[in-house]
Amino acid sequence: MADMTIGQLARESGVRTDTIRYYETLKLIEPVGRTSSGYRLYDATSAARVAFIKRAKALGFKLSEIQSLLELHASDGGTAQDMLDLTETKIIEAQKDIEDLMAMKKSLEDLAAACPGGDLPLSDCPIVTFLHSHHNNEGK
Amino acid sequence: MADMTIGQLARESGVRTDTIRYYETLKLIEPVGRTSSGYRLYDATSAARVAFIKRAKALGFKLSEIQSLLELHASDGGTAQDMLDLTETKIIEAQKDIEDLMAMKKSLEDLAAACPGGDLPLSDCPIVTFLHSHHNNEGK
DNA sequence: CTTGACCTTGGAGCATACTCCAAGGTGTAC
DNA sequence: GTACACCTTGGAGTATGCTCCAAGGTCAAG
Repeated sequence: MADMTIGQLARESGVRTDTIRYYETLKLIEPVGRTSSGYRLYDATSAARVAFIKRAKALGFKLSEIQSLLELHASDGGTAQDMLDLTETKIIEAQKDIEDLMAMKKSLEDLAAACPGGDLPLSDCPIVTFLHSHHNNEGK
Repeated sequence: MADMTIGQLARESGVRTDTIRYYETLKLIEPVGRTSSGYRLYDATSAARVAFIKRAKALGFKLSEIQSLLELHASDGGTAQDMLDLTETKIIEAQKDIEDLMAMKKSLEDLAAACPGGDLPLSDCPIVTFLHSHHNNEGK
């Protein structure tokens, strides 16, 4: 697995060739070289890099954040603390998103619990009533 | 507050005029009429409709889903059960999103807990090590 | 009668992460 | 020598929900 084309890297990494080229435009990855005819060439470190990106994505990092992660990693000055900071920021964001979703879900559940269902007209559905209510019409 | 222009409706509803025109392209709302010079005119039912949209958005419904909600509401055949079904689908989606986020957050927390922080080099950071690990490199 | 706030339309741009396309060159198998 | 899979570039399209812009018409105040 010395050098490989973009298609081989894509197959090995489980992503599309287009995705790898897209990551290249974002400076997340670069080919290690080119053939005389212009084909991009990659090696095992490329595959590791794509895997890194995939894992970071699975942890909820955006591509722009992964760029920072990779820069940090490439720089000599990066410390464990830097990485920890980025991770903790992400944890706080995740927590906030979870709380927002849980609040939304609770509202939905309360409304669903109060809805009789069945063939009753919509006017008997508290969900509709809620959506039409006037209790905070104002401002932003 | 009989009839109003788009700007007045926007101010009253706490959205931008552009947003109202955008909703119009999505058939979420329509002016009740036009002035002779072409200005859109709205009334209190318009304000109620924008408020409906805002509340539905706050509950996590997408604009395309709100379109269905409004259609249901406009049709004679809509029942409380229809509304309940849409709501319960949304609850299930919210639950799944919450679970995904919690799994992500737990992974991040486990990594953060294992990271010593401080001025240690990145190689001592388990987060970096994890992102570089080879335990599921394969396939899609 | 001019200023300034408001309105019109059509279309472009932003953010995110791809995905697809066209037109053309390359590489290998038969 | 000719299929056929693969590669190149540049640009457009998808989904979501706006937001902004330009060029121009409208309306009320002073």
